[in-house]
Amino acid sequence: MSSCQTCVVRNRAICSALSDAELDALNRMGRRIAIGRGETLIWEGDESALVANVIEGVLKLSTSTADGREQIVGVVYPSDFIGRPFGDTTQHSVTALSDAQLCLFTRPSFDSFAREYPQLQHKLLERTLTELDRARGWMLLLGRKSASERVATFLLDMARRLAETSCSGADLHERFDLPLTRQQMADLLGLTIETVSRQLTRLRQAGIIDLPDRRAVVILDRAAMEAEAGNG
Amino acid sequence: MSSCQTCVVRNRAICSALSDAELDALNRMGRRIAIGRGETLIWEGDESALVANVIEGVLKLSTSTADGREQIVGVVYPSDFIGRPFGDTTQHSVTALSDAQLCLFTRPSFDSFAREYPQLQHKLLERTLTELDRARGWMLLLGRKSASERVATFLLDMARRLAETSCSGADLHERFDLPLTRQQMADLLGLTIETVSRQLTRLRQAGIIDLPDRRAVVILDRAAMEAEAGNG
DNA sequence: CGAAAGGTTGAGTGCTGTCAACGTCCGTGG
DNA sequence: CCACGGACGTTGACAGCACTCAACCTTTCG
Repeated sequence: MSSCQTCVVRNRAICSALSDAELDALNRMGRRIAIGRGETLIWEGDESALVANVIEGVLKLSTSTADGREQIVGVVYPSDFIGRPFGDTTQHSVTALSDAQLCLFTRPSFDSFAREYPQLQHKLLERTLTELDRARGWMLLLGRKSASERVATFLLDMARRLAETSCSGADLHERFDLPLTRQQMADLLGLTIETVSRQLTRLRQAGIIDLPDRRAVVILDRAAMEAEAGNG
Repeated sequence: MSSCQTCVVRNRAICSALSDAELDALNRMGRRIAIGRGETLIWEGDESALVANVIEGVLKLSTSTADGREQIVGVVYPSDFIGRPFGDTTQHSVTALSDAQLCLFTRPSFDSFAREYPQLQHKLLERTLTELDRARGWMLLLGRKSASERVATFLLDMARRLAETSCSGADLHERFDLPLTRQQMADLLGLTIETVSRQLTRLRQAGIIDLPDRRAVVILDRAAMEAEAGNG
């Protein structure tokens, strides 16, 4: 069994609220699993049975209309928490965008453990409040921004979040690899794949970004990107 | 000083986690205030200084782009909690849509009180998780639904939430008064005022709803509304 | 090599936004 | 009481941005 002591997200995930001894107790309830790119761990509308910490990889949270239109409602990175504690249904699916490692718990056991450790609930509350702020910020993008603003905002957001997750500190990461396909970007931005592609091409032709390959992005002119994003 | 014992939201707000004695302690830190329709209590981007429970009235949470496009990111009702505890800035404005009564706390005092009462934090966590689910559900509407689906979804959602808030129990409330103007509906749905107006007119002409006056809505054909909303 | 998945580009359409005029409601003050 | 003004709402004409449909290109992998 892997030890929480050596876990790479030990000090960033909600586990950071716990002492080593408390963590041992939590560890006994959970297990570490690997899931492959494209695998879905939790399905929209299902009874909430699982929660987890992300150790490695990137996952999407998504919902769909009855006729199959999809919206990605969140993207989670290492140290993020997934699943719906303290509730009986999960409102969105959770699917791996890359191969991923999770620290998995059954919801009932997590719920009862959390009730006994207020510091753990406090960490979870802080995280949930931050996620709520993020979701509401995204509502502004979906409701009010143009396609070009959406794509630019997305690229800046992705650059920032990948920089936070990686260990290279304050590096602004002007180059990074997208963890999403064009279709997934479209599903996140409330656009079609063609519109995303056209906006990326436009930014490239304007000399604002470079696209060395289908996954890589280089931000050449950050000021112009900020302007495209409509901040300022 | 008004007593929490007789507060109309005593058993529905996060206060329900507290005993009468604990509530007295909380009560000593807070104060009850009235704010008028249109008044803004908290401004987007400001330092988070206040939190509150809604006792009476309806308020909106909103954000704007630099050039003034607005998106309403939440609508809160009696017993809901507003403000951003455990964080230094508020990401959205809070404005009264009707005259309202609030139970107000300064954030530092609320934060430190909450840290001492895990049951209170637990209630707040449950509420925040529910709000996050709701916000993510709204992202599907903003990103993927047509104008007619948005308006129909909104009307059904409003009917349901007003029924929950009012005391008439399981009554489906086929008639209700909108707490929002057409402009506010547009800002919530990511549409323009003209599109909202046209969709309402269309629903009325189709015999699905009636609009007795500018604030009232009567749902005449709930099945047709569900179909319009794209849930089926 | 061939097939499938992912991505780009082009042509045309349509939904929703923009601009504008007009209608309705309501409070205020003469 | 009535006239007036302003906020709110509706309707129409038109335009444009993003979607749809389609062809084609690139990369990957068996």
